[in-house]
Amino acid sequence: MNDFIDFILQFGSLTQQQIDLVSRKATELTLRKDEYFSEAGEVPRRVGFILEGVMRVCYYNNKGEEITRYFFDEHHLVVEMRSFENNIEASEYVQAVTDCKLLIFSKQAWDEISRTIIGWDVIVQKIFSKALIEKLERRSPLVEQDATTRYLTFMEKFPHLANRIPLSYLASYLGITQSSLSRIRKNIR
Amino acid sequence: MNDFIDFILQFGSLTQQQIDLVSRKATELTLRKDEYFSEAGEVPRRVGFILEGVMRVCYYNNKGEEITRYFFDEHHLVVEMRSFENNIEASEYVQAVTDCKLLIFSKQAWDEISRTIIGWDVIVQKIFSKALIEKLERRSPLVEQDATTRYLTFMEKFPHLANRIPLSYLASYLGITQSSLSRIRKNIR
DNA sequence: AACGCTTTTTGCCATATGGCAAATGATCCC
DNA sequence: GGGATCATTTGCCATATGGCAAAAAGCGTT
Repeated sequence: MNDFIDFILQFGSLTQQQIDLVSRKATELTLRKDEYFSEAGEVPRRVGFILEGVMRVCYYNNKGEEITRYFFDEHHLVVEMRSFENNIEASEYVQAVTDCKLLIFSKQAWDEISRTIIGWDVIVQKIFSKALIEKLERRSPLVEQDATTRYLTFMEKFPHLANRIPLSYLASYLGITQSSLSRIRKNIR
Repeated sequence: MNDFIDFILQFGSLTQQQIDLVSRKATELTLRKDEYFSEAGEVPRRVGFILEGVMRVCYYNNKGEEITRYFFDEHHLVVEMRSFENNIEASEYVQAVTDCKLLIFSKQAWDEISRTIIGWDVIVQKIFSKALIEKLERRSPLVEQDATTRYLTFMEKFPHLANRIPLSYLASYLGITQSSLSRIRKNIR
């Protein structure tokens, strides 16, 4: 829980009373590897904060291939905010890549926090703006570089993620096939 | 000017007095094709709103190739907001693709509006969140599809842009070479 | 119409990546 | 330990895209 509070306090300040409220509204959730946190086609019902583990956000493209859009690890929020806020169906699903421990807020709890704590929405807004910028910065190199560079860039930026992610997921994230990625790794050695 | 006010009012409401203030702070700027609106390595000094024309946001990758990240046309804001707000150097530059007419706000004017109009920051925040989401949605397909599909998707989504953009810019946006794009177009015919 | 300039297309060949299936390696469970 | 299962690597060949330079097309100016 403290991890989450620390995370929030980076973006704005809260009184002790407000911190207590937020704490009371959170529950813990454990997910086993491969379990889903949210499904495509459903309206997201909760916000998650990763305490332990790695998750990924994916979807199926029009060829029926599963594409990994993002990986998230400890101390990141996982939710498709636009769907969550507007009560619309998500186009992506979120899955545990490793066993995970999450802090979660139901939509109801989240809304109550939002109504009770003046300034909460501004904090959340800041968090999501930052997250959006990071997503863009992660994905932009994927268009602009060749596959080997993409792989190296990923390894450089997220070395701690690499050994927790199956090769097939990483390949789909990098926009190449698993066998190509395997060959790229071979060439680098 | 009315175009800009209409644009703003989509994201929040303003009193007539506030509208007048915003109007007074704006000036017009004409750019000829190929002229720069802002340069990489400089701190952005102004916010632009495109009244007429097409602009592009670019940078040079580590191979020295010029990469087009985005195109913007009428009724879009052009500024690297994070650099603008934090007074840091931009990594991208903004160039007129066609002759352009812009509405611009100096940093000074923008700050004054921000101080004077309660709620302005929230409106701006909304505009930029939306813009970020759109940027992501534009760039994601560029990783996940083959070059022909990327081209077709672009043509479908931005048919009005296509005929105002030189092929070389579009190719760099799509992440392929100009000759490849030319061949793709040939195959489609 | 003729010229110079820029943009786009094309040819030729090199390289990168994909598709598929089999082989190998890793892991888990009994 | 042995076998089932899943993850990764590899071989073989097909296809897509790149690199480079020349040709062709488009465009404005005179």
